[in-house]
Amino acid sequence: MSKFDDRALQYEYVAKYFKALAEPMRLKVLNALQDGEKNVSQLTEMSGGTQANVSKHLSLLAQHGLVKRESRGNCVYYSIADSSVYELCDLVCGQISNRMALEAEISKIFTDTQHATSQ
Amino acid sequence: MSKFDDRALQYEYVAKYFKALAEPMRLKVLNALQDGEKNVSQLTEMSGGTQANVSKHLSLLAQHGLVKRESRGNCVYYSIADSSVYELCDLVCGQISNRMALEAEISKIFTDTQHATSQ
DNA sequence: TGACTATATAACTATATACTAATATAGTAG
DNA sequence: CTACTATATTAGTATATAGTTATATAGTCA
Repeated sequence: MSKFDDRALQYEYVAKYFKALAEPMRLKVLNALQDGEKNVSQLTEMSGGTQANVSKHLSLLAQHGLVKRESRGNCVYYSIADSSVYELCDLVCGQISNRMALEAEISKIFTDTQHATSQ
Repeated sequence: MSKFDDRALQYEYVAKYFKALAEPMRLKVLNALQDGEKNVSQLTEMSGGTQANVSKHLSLLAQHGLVKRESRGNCVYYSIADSSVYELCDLVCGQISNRMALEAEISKIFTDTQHATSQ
């Protein structure tokens, strides 16, 4: 295996990790898990999704090592396996709010200019 | 607009941001931009992609505020707009290597057990 | 002006995946 | 055992998008 292939594989892995986070419903589920484990029914209700869909998203998150699965009695409990997820989300949220603030600023300037020129 | 809708929008935004990073070729391009601005031709060569494809990825990255575009003379130069991208990638890389180390460990234990039981 | 270079875009194909509805699996309780 | 509940999976549809090829746009230079 050449160095190039290794690099290519790394990009694949990282991309796949980000892809696991690139879904509103999965973010919602991860958010619902912030304060501790929940079973599928609870997550289904909290997320507002259907049971099948939430189950599939959980399975994907588990495959990528983001959540842990533990089956107890009749229920399956999921919990966060990788708490750095929240750091990632915080970074992104910060970035987004910066950007939105910037855009609001630009939009304001533009509007002001419009007003100035239209008078 | 209700609070619920705002929340839903936030999930959408964050998911879209992650989606912008969820592509090996885009990660490659961002990596190529680590040591300063590059034009499209340079990025095309460094990434090993086609001009059209790299151009499309750059356009998407620019739309999401990850890179800046500056046209000078005959060329268009792109540079990192949001350096927190690299923090995100480092976090993910750390997470992935942890996970791979863990899996290697488990696999090793499994192999050892196999050896032990097969003798 | 025309020839050339650099970048972007359009049209298209192929693939991935989010979602739904229906069904299967597995545990519990009577 | 049967009935019930919780979760997972399957099959199918619709949509998004990565990539290619060909073309358009825009700047430079003679």
